[in-house]
Amino acid sequence: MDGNLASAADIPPAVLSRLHMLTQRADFQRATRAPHAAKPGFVLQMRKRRADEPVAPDVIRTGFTCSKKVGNAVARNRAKRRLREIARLALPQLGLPGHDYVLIGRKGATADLPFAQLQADFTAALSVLHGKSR
RNA sequence: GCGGAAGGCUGGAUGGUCGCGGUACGGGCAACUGUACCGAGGAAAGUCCGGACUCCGAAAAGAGACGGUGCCGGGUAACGCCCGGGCGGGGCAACCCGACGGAAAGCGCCACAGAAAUGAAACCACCCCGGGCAACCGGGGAAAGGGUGAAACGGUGGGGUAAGAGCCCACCGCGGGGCUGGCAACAGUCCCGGCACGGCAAGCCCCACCGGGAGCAAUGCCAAAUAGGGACCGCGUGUUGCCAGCCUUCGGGAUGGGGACAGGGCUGCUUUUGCCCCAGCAGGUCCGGGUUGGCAGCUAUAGCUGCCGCGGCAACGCGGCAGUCAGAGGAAUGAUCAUCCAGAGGCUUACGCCUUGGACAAAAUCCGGCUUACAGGCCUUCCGCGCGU
RNA sequence: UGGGGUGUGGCCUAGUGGUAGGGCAACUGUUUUUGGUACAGGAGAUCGUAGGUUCGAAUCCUACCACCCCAG
Repeated sequence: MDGNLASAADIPPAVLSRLHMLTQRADFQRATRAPHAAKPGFVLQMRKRRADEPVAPDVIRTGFTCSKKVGNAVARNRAKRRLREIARLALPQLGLPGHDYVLIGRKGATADLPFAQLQADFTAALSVLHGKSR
């Protein structure tokens, strides 16, 4: 392959700006009880926000977390950045508005697997969760 | 060429595509957006020391307690760091290592074994005298030999003696004193003493020096929001002079001012000095509740980097010139592709081809050190051995 | 950022300079028709790692590793 990332170039800025970052611990803990899909490189959790939460309903929010089990600071940072990259490339097109997505890094795999496989797994995980929620 | 020692540098390169944080200059009412530039390390790590800075009622001084450091001299803002020297140990050498003050200030400990573990003494064996046929017994001498132990009351050699012993002598060791060299640690040398002084201070301790506590989530400001709450502490107004005017029945009385004593408060271990209060009705501590926003601190100076000159053996200091070098804040510095450069493996006589694949580890207020981790590569100096000239 | 603690057979724990001990578990044997119980027996330890002090270190000192806890 030629490493074609043209799909990312097609993202309209308005859609990109709807991606928000999760920071609060409570948001992560709510996502823990939500449906999840495990892949070799990561675990994806998806949660539909309730209507009474003070967040705009068309916003997609994402969070990234890597525990100490993933490795030292370098390994954790690398894993989070790769997760952020696959989410940035795919989620504005494939994600559902009004949902929170949390990506969890896994030991060894997240930082070492080929990037194309991570992207494919992410797309597959999204379709599984979306099918479940319907 | 082989083996080794010391020191230093580096820590993949280039280019596309898509992103992130900051600054500057623009555009836009604003959300935002355009361009340019900058954007992890030698250890950013561990958080083991030392500081800067801020607060703690002023963070002031002395003594003690506690903690730390520990050959000498120098460097430094400071240090437990660095440099040089001394001494001891290791190595053929280059060189490396060392918690390296005091054990005649005192206390304590030295298991087992051994007669005995520092006060002195004597198990076996030795020598002399007496007794006994003898085995041996009694008295005395001596501490050289054996044995035990990690360590045994100076060592070796000679003289000496009944046997022996620093009893005497030489050398070595030890202690004391003098002289010489050195700022000093210490070294050299001479004289004296016949030996008295075992080890452990990373056991207590003694000596010298150093140290107030907390930490950028320090601290200051702004905004918002909630409450206008609960509990506790502090209610002590004393004594004595001086001054001023006032009242007076001439005894004195009250008021005001300013002192002293008593009392109270203040050093995040105690205490002394010290400081504050002394009449102001306000204040302090804790709990509960709310906010989990913004700005400053915040990155430039004990600066740092490069080059040059001077002083110094060196650490380092002084001076000049040039440059300026991340500032995030639930936390940016990334992802991916191609080519190349090292490296590893396979195939090949070889050229080469294919596959694989980048060490450790990421700023969190800043700086100086220490310690620990680290694939590979490069440079300089030195030592030993071998060969050639 | 600062402070505190722990590490000993598979598990829990004692030991504070002088031979590493106890309980549970596991193993072997006896008892029992068999299992369990009971009894008896033996084995099993780099004392977290590496250096040092000492004649001698689980113990004292230094550095490191892992885990846990606390405060703002």
